[in-house]
Amino acid sequence: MDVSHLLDELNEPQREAVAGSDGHVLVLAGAGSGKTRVLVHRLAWLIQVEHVSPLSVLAVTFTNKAAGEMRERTGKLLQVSTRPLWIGTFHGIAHRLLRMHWKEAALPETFQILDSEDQQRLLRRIIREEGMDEAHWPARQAQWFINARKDEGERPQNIEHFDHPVTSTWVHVYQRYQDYCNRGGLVDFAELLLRAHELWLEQPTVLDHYRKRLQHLLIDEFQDTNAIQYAWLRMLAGDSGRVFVVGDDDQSIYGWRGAKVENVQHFLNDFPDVRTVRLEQNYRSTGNILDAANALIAHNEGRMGKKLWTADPAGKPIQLYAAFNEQDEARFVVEQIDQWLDEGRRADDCAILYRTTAQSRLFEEYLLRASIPYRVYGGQRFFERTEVKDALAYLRLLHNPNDDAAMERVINKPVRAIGEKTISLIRIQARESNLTLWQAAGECVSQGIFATRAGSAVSGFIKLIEGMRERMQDWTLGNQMQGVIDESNLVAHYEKEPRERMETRIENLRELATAADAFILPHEDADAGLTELQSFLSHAALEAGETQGESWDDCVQLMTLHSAKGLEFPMVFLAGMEDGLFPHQRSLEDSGGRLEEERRLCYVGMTRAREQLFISYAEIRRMFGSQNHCRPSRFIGEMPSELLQEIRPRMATSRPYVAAQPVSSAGFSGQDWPFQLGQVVLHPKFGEGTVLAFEGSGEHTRVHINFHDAGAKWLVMAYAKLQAR
DNA sequence: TCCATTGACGTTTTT
DNA sequence: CGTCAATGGA
Repeated sequence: MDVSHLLDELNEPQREAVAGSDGHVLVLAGAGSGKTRVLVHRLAWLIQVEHVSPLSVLAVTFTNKAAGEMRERTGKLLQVSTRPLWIGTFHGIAHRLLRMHWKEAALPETFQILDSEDQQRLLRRIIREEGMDEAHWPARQAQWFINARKDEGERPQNIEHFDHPVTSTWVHVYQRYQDYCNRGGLVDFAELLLRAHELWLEQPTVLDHYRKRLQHLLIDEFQDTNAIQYAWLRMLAGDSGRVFVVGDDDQSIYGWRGAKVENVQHFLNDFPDVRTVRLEQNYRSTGNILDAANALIAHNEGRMGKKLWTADPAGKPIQLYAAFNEQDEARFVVEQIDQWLDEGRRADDCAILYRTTAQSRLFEEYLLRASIPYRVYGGQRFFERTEVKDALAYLRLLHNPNDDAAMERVINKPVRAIGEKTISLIRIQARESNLTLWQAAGECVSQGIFATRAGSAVSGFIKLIEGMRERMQDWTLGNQMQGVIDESNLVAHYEKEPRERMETRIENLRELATAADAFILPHEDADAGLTELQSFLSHAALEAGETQGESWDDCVQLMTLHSAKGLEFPMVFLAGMEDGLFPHQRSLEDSGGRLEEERRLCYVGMTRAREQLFISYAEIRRMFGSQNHCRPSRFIGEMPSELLQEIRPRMATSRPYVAAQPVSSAGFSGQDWPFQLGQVVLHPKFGEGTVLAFEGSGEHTRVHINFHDAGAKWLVMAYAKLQAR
């Protein structure tokens, strides 16, 4: 068979990765070096050249998007159905295993996935029930503790706390939480992975089966794996599985959520004769951008070592803009985009990247004002919306009435006279008799614990759910969804909200019904023995839907640096490059390698750019209500200055206060101010400084001056003895 | 039960 | 400065 198409379009190291080994392979794939291509070609190589059965291949990614892309590209390359291939996210694959082996994993067949919101609500409830002070023991922190423990593969009983009061309290909460989950058949995201690992540990027959079957393991973004994912993988590989991992230690930016770059090193130690291949030729960015990125990342220690290069020209220098303040920064960025558009280029070629989500607001404002369409990544997703989750909770309850999270959510939604008091009676009953809320509610009714009115309300709710279940048993999924929406009368609950809000909620419910109606049971879920309903509910949890509409509308892309990973744009703005913001203050405070992760984040951001990279920082930024005088990010100083071209603001037009508010209202008109914005003045005590802004009028006029030594200060004009310089 | 006011707090996010 | 959640009065 002619296999030249698998290698022809690859460069030398890529070929080596794809075809060069019959053992384990570690591919250190730099940004833009054709990582996905290598993965896909390797997969095709295994099947077409080594004649490996598609059934023996497992390819794992982190996001659904990456999994989908891999499946699609593999299908195109192979020209055969990719159906038998196991390609999925860690969570998706773990979920599938648990569905197929729910008995061995000690789960009820109807188990449900708990998303992080459900998890937090449940924890809040437990913390309250335990009589703990929520201010001292926030649910968020419990969630963090439990997930971190699970990510490390730890159960309450194997956490050592040596009478450490804080830890032992959280361990207790972990235990209680796990009891609830087990009773109700609820599995959170971290639990999916942990259970899947325990399945290997406790069921040697199951493990053995998969070891024999899945001989070829391919893992994407290996630097992002956490401890439990690595352990799971290592067990599955055993002594005979061949493992092909692709990753980049320089792009490890998720250490804060448990990812372990060390796994790359562990892989080299734990698996024999690993062949390491470096992909360093970059097909994305200009030479200047790569040189600057290389120079920056060279400041990190303990790297595996990698230097990106390109056969393409050096391109334009990186543009550096020292904005006056954050408004000026936004103004500048939007102005540049406007020019780009004037040159006939596309808006979706431009991306504005920032460190914190809050930074998007100003850019949105200025883009709106300039009538440039934009799209912000990372908002709330479809299946995370309140109304969607409410309706799904009813559906879940039909499917599994012991789902406490669902029960809690809808028992009084819309209001049906089951108030806090009644619910707490049910909770007490549940707790005392180790029952789920549903069971406890039934108990309370039959024991006549409630007052008459509450009792009839609760039994009414039980009848509602049971009635729906009986009636809808044989309905299609779409009809069930619509039926649940109608009969639950959820709409009544939203009617009390503002009109516009209510309308979008109803619209979303309509969309949900349509989605259920259009849902087709995927092959892999059918193979795993899932019903249509189970599959639909799992999809809602595991792939909460696109962050927003598709990118078909030609929009400027706004996102955090984290969500930019894996993407590329002709024109990129790295905004807010100030010490304290990026690198973030919190990473400067503790020394646990956090700064290096920030640097990697900066490296990721820079290497998103294909043609043009802009870096901007504000000299003054309003944070938490107070003005901050900022230093440019230390990362800027770590880039070779000859690659940076500073853009000098044009003094006359770039002052935002002049532009934004022509101050005709005040006693001082623009011309009457004794000084100009941007002018350097001398203060008897603070020395030289630059005039930033004026405020107020007449004798109350205050002036904001950025003193070169003393920092920025507001002074009352009448008292400040200022001299022009 | 609802809305409004007050108060604390303030990275990064996928599954 | 803004947001979100918790609290308390009507």
